[in-house]
Amino acid sequence: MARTQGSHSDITGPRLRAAALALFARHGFAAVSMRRIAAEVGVQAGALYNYTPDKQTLLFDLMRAHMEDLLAGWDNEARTGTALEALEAFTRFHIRFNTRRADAVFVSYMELRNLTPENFAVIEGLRRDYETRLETILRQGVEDGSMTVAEPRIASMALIAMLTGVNTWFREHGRLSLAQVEAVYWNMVRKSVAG
Amino acid sequence: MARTQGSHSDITGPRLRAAALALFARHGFAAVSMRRIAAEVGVQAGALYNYTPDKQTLLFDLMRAHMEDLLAGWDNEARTGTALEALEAFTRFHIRFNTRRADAVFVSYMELRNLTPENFAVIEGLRRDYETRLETILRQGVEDGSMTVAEPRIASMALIAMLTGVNTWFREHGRLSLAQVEAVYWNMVRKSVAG
DNA sequence: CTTTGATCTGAACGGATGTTCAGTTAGCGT
DNA sequence: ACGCTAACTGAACATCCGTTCAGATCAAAG
Repeated sequence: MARTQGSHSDITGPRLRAAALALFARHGFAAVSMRRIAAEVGVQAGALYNYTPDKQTLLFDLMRAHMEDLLAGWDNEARTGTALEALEAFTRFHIRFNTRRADAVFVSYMELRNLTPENFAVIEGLRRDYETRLETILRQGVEDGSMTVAEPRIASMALIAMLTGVNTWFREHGRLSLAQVEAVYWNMVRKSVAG
Repeated sequence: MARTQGSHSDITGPRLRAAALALFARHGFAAVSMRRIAAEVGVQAGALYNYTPDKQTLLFDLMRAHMEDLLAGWDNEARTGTALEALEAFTRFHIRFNTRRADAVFVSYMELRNLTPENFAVIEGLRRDYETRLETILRQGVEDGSMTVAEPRIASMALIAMLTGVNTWFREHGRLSLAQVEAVYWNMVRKSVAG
């Protein structure tokens, strides 16, 4: 039998988030019940409410944590060199970061419509922040003459959509290694903003 | 009061599909009940079962119809000229077709995980067919020397992801007309496969 | 005007939903 | 050794779910 009552557990919280993320990604937020998450954790449904006030907040916290990780991850990357070098770094970072957190990426995109308006606004804002990071690189490239981009904001969204698309087909130990995938996409990105 | 019983209605079927598509797109398949769809149509829930055997089939039929429309739409486009011209035609067709059916595009991508395995296989097959249309163009471009594409299949998925991304931000009567959006994306697509 | 049959209603089915809470338990600090 | 309390159970709450079906209704056919 799973975990008996009374036993302390500092790991139930992380296990809850991990189980919820995996189940939300696989079946969707609305299709996963608190009881099912609890079963995955090895606990009764009521116990989950020691770790989250409600299901909506559980989803929101997962999405916010992911978006903040994403922003912090990029901001912590070494930032040196030309705009073109920054674009390459962004491309490779995005692919590497997102393929390693496929569930969180999936949930953060698919479940936006299940957020309350206030929670949606927060996640939307974080997403815009991330897009702006790329947009800034493109504008610098245009300014120094190394790139030709008619609509930097739109190009940012277009490139991010292209790069995130890797998640729909990439499988570790597939035909192409992550490094090879990065190279293929960087080639396309580089050329798409060329003069 | 809405529609009374006994009244014939050859339009309930189309209205059901329209309401289901809009509600699935806005709230997600699992979050929308048959009763809610019925209310939108102006009918009791039980009446819907004159038009679909169950909720799953309703979703599947919507997705299959969309994918078949997409394939038929492209196959009916005039097919003449060079590989580069075909790529431009594909780019413009994809943007125009998808922005005009945002709900269907959204549902057909987001709700894949709510399909039974057999239904999923059908939709997945149609999606692969569409990707292959683009892949074929890229391979022809490589062959005749007008394009440089290291991985045509991956490039197809990358470009389709980029183009479909238009739907996340495009609004009719926004700053850019559809023709302008097509031009921006065609420029990026063209350069990304250049030599 | 009558009959027919497609169309829809309204109620019912068993079961699942998110959330609350009084009560039970087990490990920590003393 | 023992009490304290965080952690968990198990049951309960009202409500909703997809689906079925007997019966009511009404447009159209004869």
